Amino acid sequence: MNYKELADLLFPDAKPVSYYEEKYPARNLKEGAAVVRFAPSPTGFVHIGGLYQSIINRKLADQTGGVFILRIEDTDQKRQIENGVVQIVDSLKDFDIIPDEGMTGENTEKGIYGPYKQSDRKDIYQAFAKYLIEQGKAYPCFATPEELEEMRNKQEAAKIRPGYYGIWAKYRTLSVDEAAEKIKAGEPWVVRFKSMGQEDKKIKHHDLIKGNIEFPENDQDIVIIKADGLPTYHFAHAVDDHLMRVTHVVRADEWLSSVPLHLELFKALGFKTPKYAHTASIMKEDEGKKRKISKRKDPEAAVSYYHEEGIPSQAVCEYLLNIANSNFEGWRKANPDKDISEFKFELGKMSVSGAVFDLIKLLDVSKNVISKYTKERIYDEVLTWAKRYDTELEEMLQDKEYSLKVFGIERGNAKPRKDIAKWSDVKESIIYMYDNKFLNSNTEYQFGNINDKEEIKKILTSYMEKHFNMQDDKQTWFDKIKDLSEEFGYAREVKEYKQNPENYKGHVGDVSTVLRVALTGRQNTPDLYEIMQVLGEESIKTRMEKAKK
RNA sequence: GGCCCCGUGGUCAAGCGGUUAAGACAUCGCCCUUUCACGGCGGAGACAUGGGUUCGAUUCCCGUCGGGGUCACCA
Repeated sequence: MNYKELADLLFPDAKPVSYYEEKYPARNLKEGAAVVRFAPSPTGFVHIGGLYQSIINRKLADQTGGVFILRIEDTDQKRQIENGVVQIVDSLKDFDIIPDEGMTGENTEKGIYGPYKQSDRKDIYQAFAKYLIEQGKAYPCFATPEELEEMRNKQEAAKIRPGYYGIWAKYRTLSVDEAAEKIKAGEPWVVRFKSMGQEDKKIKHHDLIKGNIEFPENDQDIVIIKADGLPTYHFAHAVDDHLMRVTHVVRADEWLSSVPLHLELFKALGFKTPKYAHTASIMKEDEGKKRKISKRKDPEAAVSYYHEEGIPSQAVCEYLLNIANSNFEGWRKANPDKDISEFKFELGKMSVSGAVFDLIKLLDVSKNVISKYTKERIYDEVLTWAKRYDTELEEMLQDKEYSLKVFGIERGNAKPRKDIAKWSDVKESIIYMYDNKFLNSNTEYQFGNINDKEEIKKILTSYMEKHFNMQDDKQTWFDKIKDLSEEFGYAREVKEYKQNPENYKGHVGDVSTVLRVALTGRQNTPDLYEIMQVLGEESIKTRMEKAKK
């Protein structure tokens, strides 16, 4: 028996690889176009690192006129979850990332290089495994888990490098006839790659992010087809990225150490190797040490977290883009109104080591992003968020016309307010503007410097009877507050007061504070004049009465 | 432990043999201001460490220390 016959015995139905080579022809793209992919396993939510990869991939494809593929790596059936693919598609969509090709739903896809879900590509992998076996570059292995376990124990005890290689690769040297016998006898098998590498030889690799790296060659006879007939990651990576005509593999740097293996696999299969870009992981500070941000320990590792908190996806993307290319910040400052898509991203500018995720900084980015939104956009976004996460807020926003006025306070001008960093902050910052909330609450008035109850009552009464007029413009309005201040022995100007504090009980700021607290229950608010314009005469009068009680 | 990568203020980071070692966030102070949020100005704060190489090292080389990644029929 020869290799060819052995291969036929193992995979009798597999098509020749030429069939697939023809089915998935080279792409007709312009020179320099990057074909990239994001290839998560559907094990649950999208990780912040996955989003990071996706943003980079999306930009690379956009900038070069290339293609961004979403492929699902579901070859480990033990880790599947319900609707895993939909969750990934939807999460990316939340951040405005739409792949050009690949999965679009749990079982739907677009593109002609599919299937894009690995579990649907079993035949393809087997065809290529068969091809390797035929050439003697792969072989069936009959090692049981117990055997492997024993081997590992021996290696550990002897303090030598663990793994299935060299003299430890027991079934590598099995004759074709012996192997065929075992197969016919029904013994379970996997397919292993027959590595020709030597551990004491070096291999050079140029990574688009990490630069030049030297590794020992791979000499492990890794499993390429598992007992269940599905491929391992390594084999699927080689076959898929070749057949999908991927040009640039952008993936997390935890894969860096398997580059020698991948290179050898591509070579054995006769594939052209793609360019690799290994991105540094996003880290988390934990008790003074850095570690990879983790799904299990860190809620902020899931992109859904940002959605729940109400941090606009644009802010998350800008923050991540800044981690990717730190010159983004400067670009944003110089081009405050441009779309992210105009920023020129460069792989070569990525940091080689992992950045600690900084939520405070993200919030700062977010604050700036939000400050540029129109009141209409803020209203829409807050409402959408509230519908999902805060019914009380949703209810408050029912009066759209009024809410727009609230969001319009100090907004839409040259120096918009920057006091909202996330939608979950909104309720607290505007709740007092709503009569049904404010008037029905037990407001604890803290009037600040002026705290004599009688004095406060007199000030409020005088203001409402003698000065208040809804029609006043801002200047007139404020002049009247100055008049009011003078009337009660407070300085018209803060400066006057500071020069001669003994002449006054306080200054116009103290009086303003009394009005502010009476109307809003707070000492700190946006511009009082604008607030009063929004509240309207009716509400102002009611609030004043409430405050006097 | 083997292999690989990395080490500039609290965090993200410019820097590519000669710099007063940028900038952003955070922090502190002052100014602006009727409060707040902004905005402006300023302060404090860094080249892990020891050896080389060099007229000169944050920058190049080696060691040490520290951090990270990886060593599955998981991806």
